[in-house]
Amino acid sequence: MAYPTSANPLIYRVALPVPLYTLFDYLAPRTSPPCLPGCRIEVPFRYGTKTAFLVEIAQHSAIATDKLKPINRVIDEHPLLSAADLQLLLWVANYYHHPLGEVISSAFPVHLRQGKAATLPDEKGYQLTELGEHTSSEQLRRTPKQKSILELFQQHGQPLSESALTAWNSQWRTSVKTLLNKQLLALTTLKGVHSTLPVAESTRELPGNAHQQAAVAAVSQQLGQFGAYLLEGVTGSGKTEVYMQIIRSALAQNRQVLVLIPEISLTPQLEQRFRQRFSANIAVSHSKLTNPQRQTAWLQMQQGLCQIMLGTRSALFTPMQNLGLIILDEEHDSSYKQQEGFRFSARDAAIIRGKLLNIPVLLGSATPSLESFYNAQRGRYQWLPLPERAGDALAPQLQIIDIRNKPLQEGLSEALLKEINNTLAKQEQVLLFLNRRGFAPTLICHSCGWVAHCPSCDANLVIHAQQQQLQCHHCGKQQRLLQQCPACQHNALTALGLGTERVESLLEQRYAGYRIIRLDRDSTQRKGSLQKYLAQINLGQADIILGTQMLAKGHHFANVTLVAILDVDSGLFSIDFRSPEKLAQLIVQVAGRAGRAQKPGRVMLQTRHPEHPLLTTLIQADYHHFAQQALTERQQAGLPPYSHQALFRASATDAELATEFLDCVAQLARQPSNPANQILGPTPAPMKKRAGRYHQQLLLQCKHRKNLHKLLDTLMPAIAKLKTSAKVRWSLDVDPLDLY
DNA sequence: AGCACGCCGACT
DNA sequence: GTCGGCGTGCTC
Repeated sequence: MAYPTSANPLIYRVALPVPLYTLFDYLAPRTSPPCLPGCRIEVPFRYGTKTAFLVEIAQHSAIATDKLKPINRVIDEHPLLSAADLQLLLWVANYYHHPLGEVISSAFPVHLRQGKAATLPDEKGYQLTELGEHTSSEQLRRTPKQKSILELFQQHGQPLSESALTAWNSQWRTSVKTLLNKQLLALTTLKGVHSTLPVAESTRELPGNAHQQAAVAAVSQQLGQFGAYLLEGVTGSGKTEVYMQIIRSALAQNRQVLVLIPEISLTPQLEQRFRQRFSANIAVSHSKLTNPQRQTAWLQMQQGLCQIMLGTRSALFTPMQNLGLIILDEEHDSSYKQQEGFRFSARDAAIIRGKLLNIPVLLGSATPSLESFYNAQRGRYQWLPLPERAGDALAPQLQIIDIRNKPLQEGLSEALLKEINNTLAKQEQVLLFLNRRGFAPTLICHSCGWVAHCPSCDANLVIHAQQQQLQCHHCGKQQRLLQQCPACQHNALTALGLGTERVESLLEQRYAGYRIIRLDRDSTQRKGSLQKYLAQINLGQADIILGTQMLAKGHHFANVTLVAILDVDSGLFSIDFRSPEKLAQLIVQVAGRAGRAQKPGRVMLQTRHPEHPLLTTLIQADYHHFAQQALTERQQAGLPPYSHQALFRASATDAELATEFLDCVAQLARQPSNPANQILGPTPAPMKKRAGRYHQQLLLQCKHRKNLHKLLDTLMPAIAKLKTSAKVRWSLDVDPLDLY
């Protein structure tokens, strides 16, 4: 068979896993037909070799031909990424201004990044050769563009014409700019789908209410097209049931389903429910899996051997044969945002994936983020409310305990202690929430005022009484708990403030004979201990449960009828503009842990600010009203979602260097004729010194997203050229969640 | 990011 | 004389 033999060989334009924004051109082998974008290729790079990702095929290169190196070898005969998979990665790389090679690389399991063969383990009975043969014919049928280029070569034995190549490439790689400007920022012009909802016949299995039926029907009937949906379901309203019925519809159409959840601790329960309900093959993907396990799940979805993937954030980029539906549960959860390196939002990228594939994306939460709430109001997302609890369950009652001038025993008021007594007397469980682990946050000398402070951070050391240690919660430093003040030598060291350990010790004295379980990072360090405690609680082998943040997520405790949040005030007055939103979500989520049909839960909030509008709105109305009110405040302040932000962070061991670098960035940012962008800073980070490094930040804010990205487009290459950029650690965070 | 090259201080 | 410090620059 004749393949191109002309003097001008084809160019492979590849992305390499290096922090560089350029693609690299290589000479394609003359002897074989070109492989396809999405294939892995091994290339010589500088003094070694690297696994590269083919992004584009070209006839000409801007680099002189004698400087181009030929590739070493093609790794994948058939691409592991489809055109749509690749487009998604191109989009996120561009939107988050992160180097494409690193983004693509991060989408692959570790062994595949390193160029190993894409094989499933033998014991599963999947052989490479079988798969190869299977996919080669399959793939040609599935993706017409792949077929057309192969045919071209086979039929003509000639190099492709310029126009044929251009047309072909554009199928695979819509110019990133075009994608951003036309297709995706056009999210702003997305038509909201406001339909009256006929009830689908597939809902007959529902014992559920009309809202559940409407939600199922709304999505199920639009399966073949893009739509973003916000399922706002109060706790216990049967969100999961809605998910499962929509999944069933997608499976019935032979489509794969991607279900994203915030945390792995939630997977066992959900996985079990899915396995009971569906005969489909289910792949699970999260960071606690071994590399081979994750690779297996990845390939099973990629090859269409599994129909459902249940995974965390990073599962979003798993390539799929035939994805037909994305569900993202607890969409408000901040763990959907990757907080280091490639800082993407799996929630926002999921919407893009749905748009690229023309499939529905369903976001669910009892406490939607203000961003999603706003998008629903604007009609960009279709709002699907589930206002009723399933069955005849009653909503938990919120109640404030005013603790001004009230005596407290290790943070517990008389009123609360009385409620605890009553609840225990009824043989029901109590859940206490305090978002501070350790015994006490401060060790102070009663004699001279000395405070135990971390030498590497702007933070006090936290007392951990059980381990007899002082710990820094920011850099991890640990030291033995002191008995004597190092400043004045007096034995007058005192624990100041409240942590879960301290409350636990009070409870142990006061409620001797009752079974108390403490759930925080310290008590659940050992593998499986969280699951063990959760099982004990549900078996009624605990009377009082005390814990931190980790109580707020997912677990439901049927026999808990009293929930108390010991200190809401710390969340009421924070410099972070998202703090009220986070506190409201926390209160509602914690409240949702309790109660069941016959035994509604009570939720008590200890505060010194009983008249705070956030609390009164939550108590007299609900989260929905709170969100409405909070959005109005955001609008008045010109804050997101009414403006868009990007945050540059920089740190260095020398405090001046970080500031100097950001000053240069600010100067670059001010020069272009774009007065719409606000440039705020550089300012010290809220915690200036962390782990021995000094942190500074520069905030860019703009009313229109387009202007912000236009600025970033010109800014990023310019920053790379700055001399100072090599001397600091710096990063860009597009749509930052906290300004830390 | 790596990795080599390059141009200045203390060592067998 | 040269071993090695890390500043600078490049990667198709």
